[in-house]
Amino acid sequence: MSKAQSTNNIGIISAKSQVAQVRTRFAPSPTGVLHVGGARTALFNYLFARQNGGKFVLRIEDTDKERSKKEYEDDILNGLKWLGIEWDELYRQSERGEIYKKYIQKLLSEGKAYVSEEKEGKSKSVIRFKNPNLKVKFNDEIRGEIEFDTTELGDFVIAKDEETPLYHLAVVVDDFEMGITHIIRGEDHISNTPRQMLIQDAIGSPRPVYAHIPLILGADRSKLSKRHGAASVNEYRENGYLPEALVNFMAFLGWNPGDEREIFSMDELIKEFSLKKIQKGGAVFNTDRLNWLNSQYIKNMDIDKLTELCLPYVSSRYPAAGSQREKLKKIIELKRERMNTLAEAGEEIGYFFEQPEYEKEKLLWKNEKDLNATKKHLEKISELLKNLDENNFMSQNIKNAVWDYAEEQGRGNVLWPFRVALTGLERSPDPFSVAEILGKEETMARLKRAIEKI
RNA sequence: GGCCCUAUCGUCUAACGGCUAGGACACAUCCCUCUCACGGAUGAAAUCGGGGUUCGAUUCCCCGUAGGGUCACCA
Repeated sequence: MSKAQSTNNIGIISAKSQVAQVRTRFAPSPTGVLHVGGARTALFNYLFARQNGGKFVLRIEDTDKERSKKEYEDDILNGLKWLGIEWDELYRQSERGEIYKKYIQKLLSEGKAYVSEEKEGKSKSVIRFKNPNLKVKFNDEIRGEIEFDTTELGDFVIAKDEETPLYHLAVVVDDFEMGITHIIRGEDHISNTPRQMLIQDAIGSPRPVYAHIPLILGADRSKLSKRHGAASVNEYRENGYLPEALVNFMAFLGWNPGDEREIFSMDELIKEFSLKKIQKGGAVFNTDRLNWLNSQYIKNMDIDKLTELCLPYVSSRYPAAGSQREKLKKIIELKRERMNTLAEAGEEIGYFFEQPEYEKEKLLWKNEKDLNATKKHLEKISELLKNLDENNFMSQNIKNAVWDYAEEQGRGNVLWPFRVALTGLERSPDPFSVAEILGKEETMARLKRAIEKI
């Protein structure tokens, strides 16, 4: 390097930037929605590019006109954006016909490919690659040396005609043209690699670095797919998962920092990610763990932001919530520690918006048999709260007002019916917080109603 | 079936060839507690089998076994 430096400055700068610039790519075909498998591949490519100050290229592989759909492309783009995986460049293979044509003609004229008349299949003629029948070897960043005998591949088809390249050709041409330096992709592509290396040699492309990452598996340990349920990124989004949690979760499928930390932001991942630490074996997608991670992010999120995110899930059931932001915020604050997903914000909160229905027996605490005793407690609570000013009707004050009496009578005997009178539920947040949110008027009304019930 | 890849608690995983194989999720018990949840503590739970190499293998090598991937005019 020092020798080159002394000779030609300009030459070095360009040569150096060409060599040093890391370029990765995610190349989905828009024949289906974005799944966590693809998203995780995109994530690893993104992390690696960012970590090395390189570029992350998104390439839509839509050469199959029959199966490619705009709506799928939109789903993929939206999903990546939502996850915070930003691409630096975007290409569509459908817009690059001229480039492929040039290469196909070159291969044809150099005798490295030929037009083949077909007896079987859809077209009468296709373009086949003249297989030199070599043993090829490559050094996978994750798996080490992998060797193939390409003889068994035969003269595989690389294009239908001069205008329509097929997958292997398009990939190799694009990776070459786009200056891709590192190909990080699913393990299911290992067996595609030898074909692609053969084509690389034929068009004079250098070898990129390969890193084949382990697959994400369903509970049955087969490649994750639609039949394993909600594997679609946008479905997770709709079900109330946070992009930060999903990113954190996906990163840890096959990778880990080597110590015992679990929570990682995108920036931290960029800093710590390493191809060398990627696992070789497939990883089962574990929804329990995703839920736990999601709940961690929900617990630590800014309450205003969380409230906004929960709003759609709440207002779809309780339209009034939209116009009661302060109340909703308090509800969410109570609710957040028992939520795994944003969608759960809308569950079991009906009593905040409408009077709960319940059987009077539900007011009885544990072994208490005497409804009259319970009635007496409720009456006493009413009396104690009556004096509390409306403006001071806050959780702590309510607790202070009732606490001594509850201690004296047995907390459960007093607090259980208090809570049920307000919520109608056996399981809910504490009665003081609920009373505050309900307000004095509604709290008193519900106590009265419970007393009258008995 | 051919070729290729892989193998540590149920799951995600840690462990320069050297400690009682560590952590997390889930599970169980206990504490906190009016209930639920949160939080805290504790517990049960793993190196696929067989050979080598070595003073010593989870770790390196070989053979099995099991699982997975891939074998298109899809990507």
